[in-house]
Amino acid sequence: MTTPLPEFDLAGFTPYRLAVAAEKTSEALARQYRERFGISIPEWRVLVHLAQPLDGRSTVSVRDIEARVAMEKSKVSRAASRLEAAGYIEKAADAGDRRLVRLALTDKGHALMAELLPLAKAYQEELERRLGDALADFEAGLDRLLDTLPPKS
Amino acid sequence: MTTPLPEFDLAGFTPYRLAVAAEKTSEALARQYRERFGISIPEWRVLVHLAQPLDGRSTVSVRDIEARVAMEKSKVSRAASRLEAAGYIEKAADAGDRRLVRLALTDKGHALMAELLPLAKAYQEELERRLGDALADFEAGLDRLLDTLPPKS
DNA sequence: TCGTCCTCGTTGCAGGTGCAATGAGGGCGC
DNA sequence: GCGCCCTCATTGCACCTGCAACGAGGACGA
Repeated sequence: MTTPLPEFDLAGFTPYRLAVAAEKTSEALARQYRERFGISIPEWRVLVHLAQPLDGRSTVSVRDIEARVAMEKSKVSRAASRLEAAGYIEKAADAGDRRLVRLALTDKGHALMAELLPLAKAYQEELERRLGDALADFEAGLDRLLDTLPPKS
Repeated sequence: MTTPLPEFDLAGFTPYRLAVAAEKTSEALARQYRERFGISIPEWRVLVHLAQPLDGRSTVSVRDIEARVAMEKSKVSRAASRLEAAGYIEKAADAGDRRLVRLALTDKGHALMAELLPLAKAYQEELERRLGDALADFEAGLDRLLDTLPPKS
């Protein structure tokens, strides 16, 4: 009645393992900034990019972020709207190209990041400690997976 | 005006890297079974567990799956409902404990898995090929991250 | 200047998600 | 048998998400 059906162990399936590891490692930090500041992961990603002293200019458009972060533009757009509503960032039409919306941290957003970034750095260090001597090879493997796949249109 | 603000590179942040890698590796496979069979990732996970010749018994409850897969029970429940509607699985009250819902593959579901599992195995092999000699260390690192964090209530 | 085509960002929609609440049922002491 | 408390699974709700469609604006040639 029941034909064989090949054996398959989900716990050994790399995409699944990555998904679980990503969820677990993200959640630990995400919970902190969710509970303390009401910030979600998409919002966090946007904030990080606004906190960086980008190449030349000091503001960033939605498209800039979309390109650098693995997020759809609608996701970026909505995260930005929430951040604006919360007073962490400001939107402004670009003077040169009025299709662009330039995003910038407000003072409040700046203060927020002054708190969040150290938390994130500390967490990264904790993860590295946890990986111990497997760190280098692990990150190298992650690089291979990330390099091969992101054709990035 | 603008206070320092520590430097932070999202691209080097492990939780972020994991999230992107997980998304990319999952999507490649997920697209296949989504387009060809209309199956989503949560549904796929449920199916995999039903395809396994579980310890003793041949059927599984929602709770069994919830424990083995990193998914909430509501997510499992809804995935199961969709699979039932699609005719891939059947639900039945457990004779002994009537609170339990026993899930089992239908013939159609069985046939589906006979197609899906080889695809997944081939994909896993492709990933392993891609990782090359970094494979063992990579998986070891993943193990460390997975071991340390899942307190699993 | 006008038309055409492209890009940027937002939004409508249908559907998925987490969380808390719910209801059905079981276990156990009295 | 009856309460009480626990477990299983489902569901209501508010929210988030991807995708496609949209409007506004820019680039460029005729």
